[in-house]
Amino acid sequence: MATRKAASHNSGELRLRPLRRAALPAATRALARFLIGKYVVHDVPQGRLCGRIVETEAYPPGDAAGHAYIGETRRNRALFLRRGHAYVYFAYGSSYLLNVSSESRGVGAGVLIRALEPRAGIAEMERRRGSKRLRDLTRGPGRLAEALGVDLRQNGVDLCGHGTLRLASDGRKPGAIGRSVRIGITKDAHRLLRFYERGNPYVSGSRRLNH
DNA sequence: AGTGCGATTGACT
DNA sequence: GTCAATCGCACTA
Repeated sequence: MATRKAASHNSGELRLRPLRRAALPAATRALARFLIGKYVVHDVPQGRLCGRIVETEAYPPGDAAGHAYIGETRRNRALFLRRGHAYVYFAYGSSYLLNVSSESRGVGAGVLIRALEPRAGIAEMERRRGSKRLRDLTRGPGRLAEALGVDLRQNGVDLCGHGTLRLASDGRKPGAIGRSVRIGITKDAHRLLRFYERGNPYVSGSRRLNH
């Protein structure tokens, strides 16, 4: 039984299939929920960096808290691509944040990837992060982007294509999914648009929000 | 050219 | 738990 558990939770045998665009739900909230348990893969010169998504936030069309709310600008352009494209931006002078565009071309909405469970390339991710505690390697949107080597170069790339950065699935269903308000915003702060896998140690946020 | 403000993080009490 | 660093962006003039 110990071996069974190891097989399901360790990175040893990781069979991933690319996520085709047609498999992505065509609405922002549904996509945010769908992405829990899926994978972000980034192939870099040092090898494959990969994490399982355990926390997301939806920023639907017309959401005052979303970057697309002000209309299309040079910075948020990628949010207006059809679903499945990367929107990466630089926040607080220190962190890159990775989002997945989530609606039809021209609409403007996205899903923020807030936390990953490290699955492959852990040594290289630790090197890129300056080797902190494993628990903090990809817990938080800025941290996971740094670990995966995601920055403005990936802004606008197709995550359902054949590029080095893409989404994937292991075909398994995730554990129980919890919801809460979104973290770090002030507008529309009451909406329950944050999704996370219950009990997963790599989920960010306070105990109160992760109940 | 100047201003205000974050979809955060790491250091610290 | 609290708090400030940090800088690109959008907006005003």
